Amino acid sequence: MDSATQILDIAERRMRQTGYNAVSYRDIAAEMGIKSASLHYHFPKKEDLGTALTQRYTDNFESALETIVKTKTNPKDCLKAFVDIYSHELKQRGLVCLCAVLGAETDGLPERVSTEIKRFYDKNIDWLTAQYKSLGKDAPAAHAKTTLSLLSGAMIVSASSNDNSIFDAAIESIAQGLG
Amino acid sequence: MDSATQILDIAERRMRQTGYNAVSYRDIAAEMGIKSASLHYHFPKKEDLGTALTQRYTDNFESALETIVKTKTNPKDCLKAFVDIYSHELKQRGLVCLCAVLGAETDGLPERVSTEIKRFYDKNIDWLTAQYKSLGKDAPAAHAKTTLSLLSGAMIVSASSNDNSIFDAAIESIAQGLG
DNA sequence: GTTAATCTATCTAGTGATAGGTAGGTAGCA
DNA sequence: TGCTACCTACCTATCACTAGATAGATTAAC
Repeated sequence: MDSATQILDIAERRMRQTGYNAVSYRDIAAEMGIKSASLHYHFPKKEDLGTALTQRYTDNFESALETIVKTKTNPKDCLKAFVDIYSHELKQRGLVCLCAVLGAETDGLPERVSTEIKRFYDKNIDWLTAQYKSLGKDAPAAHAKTTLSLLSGAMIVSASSNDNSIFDAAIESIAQGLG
Repeated sequence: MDSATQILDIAERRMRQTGYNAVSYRDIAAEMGIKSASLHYHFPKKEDLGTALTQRYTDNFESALETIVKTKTNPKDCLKAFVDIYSHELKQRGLVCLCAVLGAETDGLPERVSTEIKRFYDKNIDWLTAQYKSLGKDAPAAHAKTTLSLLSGAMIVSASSNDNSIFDAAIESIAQGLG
């Protein structure tokens, strides 16, 4: 596999577990079996790595949302598929959303990174708002913001409590809102 | 003011902005106008500081919850007062819940600290469950978990997007659930 | 087709800054 | 006198980051 991709994969997994500042070039390099200096060839500064990472994450998420819209026939199924993405990440991979983790430490992040995180939130809220609008909900934007907040918070609380029943309660609540 | 208290106050504010790992003894000491070595007199290891901090935070929260129960006459007012605590912290002080921030980086934290964070969540959920039960809600525990997740997530998303409308949507959603 | 030049991805070896943490001393106070 | 709360001075480890070298692959020139 491409080294840059491998670096991003490892950095992503680690940052989603421990946050931005706890991840070092040395740790990533050690896991890859190369020297930390070599990482700087691919990502000169840590800020470059962080930016590339959040950019890739948001881009991947965006295309996943496009796929949902293409393959599902109604907004309810779209929203379910949206929730399933977060659900799969937490339950199958044991990982919290990258932007939820980094969002918690925003003030300690390079500006380019925090800007990307905002972009991620915006994309999510826009997409969700469109779905809730199609569903005929009053205040679709408020519903969108609530759904995003709930999922983000549930992942964090659930993961740090090591208790999936918290996340399950959240997705059940979202499902009921669609009822 | 007592030095230990002052250290905790500064550490708390900073950690709630940037997370655990971005806060250093040097920064705290500089803000206090003393030397970083002096901090080790009060909190020998950073882990001790983190533990004391999360312990104090949870203890303070717990007594606030006790005060609510004593002063409010019905569960609905209790829940509103609960939400008001989070709301005040975010809107008046611009601060996210300490345990929401640290919860996001759990795997990179000393075990004693992450244990305290779980205790915070447990206390919150227990208290909320009791309120929802008094309200006569079905599945009060699920409601409690959802409320906590929603508030935690909304603070993070709202603060990192610098957009209070996200938090407002969350508290409106909770209020409607009480309707 | 061989040679020369260039590019890629890594290495070794090091920088200065900063991290958490320690040892031992001291001024002021009970 | 002993304790509290700080100090100076220092340590070791680690941080992000850089310079310069090199092996191997690719490309261009003849």
